Amino acid sequence: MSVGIKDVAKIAGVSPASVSRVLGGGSVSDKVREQVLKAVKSTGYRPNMAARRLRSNRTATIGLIVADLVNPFFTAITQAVESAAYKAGMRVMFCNTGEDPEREEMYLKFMQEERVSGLIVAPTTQGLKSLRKWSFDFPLVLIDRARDKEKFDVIVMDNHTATKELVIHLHSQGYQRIGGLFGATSITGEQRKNGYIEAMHSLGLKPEVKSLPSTAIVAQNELEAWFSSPDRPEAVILSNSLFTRSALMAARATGLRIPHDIAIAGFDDEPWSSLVDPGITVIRQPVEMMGKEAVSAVIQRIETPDAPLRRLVLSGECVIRDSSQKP
Amino acid sequence: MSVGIKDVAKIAGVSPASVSRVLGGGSVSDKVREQVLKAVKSTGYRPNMAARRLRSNRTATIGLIVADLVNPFFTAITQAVESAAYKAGMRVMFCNTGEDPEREEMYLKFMQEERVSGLIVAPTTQGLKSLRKWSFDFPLVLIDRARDKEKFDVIVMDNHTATKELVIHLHSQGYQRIGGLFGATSITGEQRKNGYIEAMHSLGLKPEVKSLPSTAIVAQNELEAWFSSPDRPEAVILSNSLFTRSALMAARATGLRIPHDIAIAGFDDEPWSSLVDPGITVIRQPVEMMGKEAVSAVIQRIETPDAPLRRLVLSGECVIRDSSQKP
DNA sequence: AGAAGTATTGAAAACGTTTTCAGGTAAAAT
DNA sequence: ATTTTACCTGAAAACGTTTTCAATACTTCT
Repeated sequence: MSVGIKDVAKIAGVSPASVSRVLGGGSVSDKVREQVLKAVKSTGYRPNMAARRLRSNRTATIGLIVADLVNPFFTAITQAVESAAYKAGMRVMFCNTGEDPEREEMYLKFMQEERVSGLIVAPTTQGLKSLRKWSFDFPLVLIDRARDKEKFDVIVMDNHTATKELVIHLHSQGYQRIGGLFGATSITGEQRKNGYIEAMHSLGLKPEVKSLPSTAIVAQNELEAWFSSPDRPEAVILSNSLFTRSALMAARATGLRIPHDIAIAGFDDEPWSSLVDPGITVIRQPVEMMGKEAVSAVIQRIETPDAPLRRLVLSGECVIRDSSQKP
Repeated sequence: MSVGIKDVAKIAGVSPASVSRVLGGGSVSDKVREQVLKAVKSTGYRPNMAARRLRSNRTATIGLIVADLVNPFFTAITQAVESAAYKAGMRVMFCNTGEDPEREEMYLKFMQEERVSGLIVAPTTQGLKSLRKWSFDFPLVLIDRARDKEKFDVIVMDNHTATKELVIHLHSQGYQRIGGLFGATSITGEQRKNGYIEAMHSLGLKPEVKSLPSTAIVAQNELEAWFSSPDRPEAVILSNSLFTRSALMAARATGLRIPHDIAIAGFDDEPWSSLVDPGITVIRQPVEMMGKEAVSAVIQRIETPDAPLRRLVLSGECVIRDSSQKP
């Protein structure tokens, strides 16, 4: 059988309570500490987390639920969260919903059962709605995806403004017929769509909007049809990197050259954004900072549960490359 | 306070034991089951996992430790493992070491403390060595990274053969001076290097090997130097997708056209492999299957601890694109 | 030297489940 | 009608820690 705190205590010649104090940071004499540490080392004792958590009711674990791990944006978020949590001496319980509300709900229950100390979530649109009905006995922080008014702490990018920037940039290049393709399933897609429409109106241009679920095949088909129609746009904004990829494929399939025949601008600066030819103009999101701030928000909320709600809105950076430069 | 099994029992008018049986799948009468389920629903009861695990000594949790989440290969592995575990009714405790042996060791301890039911690891080279010294009281499965002889179950791709395939393909295109850049920190890098050297020798060609840590800046600098040296190779094999990216950047920086001035072939079929121009010839790894099989190996080992060691070697698929076609 | 604190310690309770064990009831077999 | 069998149930122990509480040993103060 595996070695428990009692075995260590016996070897060290002290009580289990003293062993616990040495490991948990209570006050003990140097002599006892030394004996205990020696016994721990010699036995290779590892505390049983289940027992510790049960008794102390503290888990030192942060839950993280993201919507789509395959999206490099979320892998970056995950990395940043883990790294920040690690520094704060907390563990991360990670879950990926794959944009499936059913799995999302299951994982939310999981987190309750695990009694995590805090939870960071990038919810699906449906999940965001249903979150209002849940009650958690730990703090919850929304990351990336949140509406204007939430009853949780929130860390987001300013999607509205960022999209407007893209529109204005394209317009300044002389493009008039600017289309937009937005994710139908995420709140960020919606916000970007609204920013786009508002910017178009304020420039006196007519918006041309399409909304789609974020799947590669659907998007590429739709874009190919769009690109080969007689009234195709001169430029198009893609609300996520999957769509951007589909747009490149569609342009290739329909024989359109970028930016000569059609200009492209999207979201998320990925490794390949500058690798393809021409490089893609994108909004670069402050991912590392978002992850770091989310962890810090959770920890602050754990420490002071009654502090006023925080809403951190970070701005994106518009990285201009050749895909949006009028020849 | 949060509601416990006793509260549910009281409301349902039964004993805590019966509640446990209803939830855990013991034998109970329909009447009791109904009452309990009603009480569970009305109270919103969620079992305390810590207590359950402590008492039952079963965690229904699989640990997963990968070396580098940013590498899309590992995000795909992670997804596959999670999805398979989910179907088997198990949770996944995920950790990312970022190729840091120190963190890796911490996470291994961590898994012991969590008393996971089984563990899947893609170890660093150093970690792979030190694993021999550990003793775990749960099964451990190595994924992607393992030597020929291991005392654990193993799921890997045949890196040796796959690399030979690449060499032979390049040679068949008429390339003679074929170089290779391999990751210095992972066992897969080493295996691919050996496959490359062996293939070169058997073709009567002289290997030109470089080994580097997998960091973008270092790799790009080295490659630029290589590409602009008088004795630069006609073709080059890159042992991971980060190197492949660096090679594209280096080719661009030094003004070399692909494949006219230099041919390129690498590992891992990523979204952008076919998006760049020309498309990149790669070995596509059977990631989904690797993840699925790893979970299945863990579960089998849990069920029959004394079964003989399993070593599953999957073959990669050589996807030929224009980057390796002699003009 | 005695009193009054201040660390340090061990015994035992507690955390919320599951599991064992023995008892009870109802159906089936004699 | 009695025994056997099968099934269901509740009381209580157990899981491995932390924490409370009271007791002991050591300082410091008067």
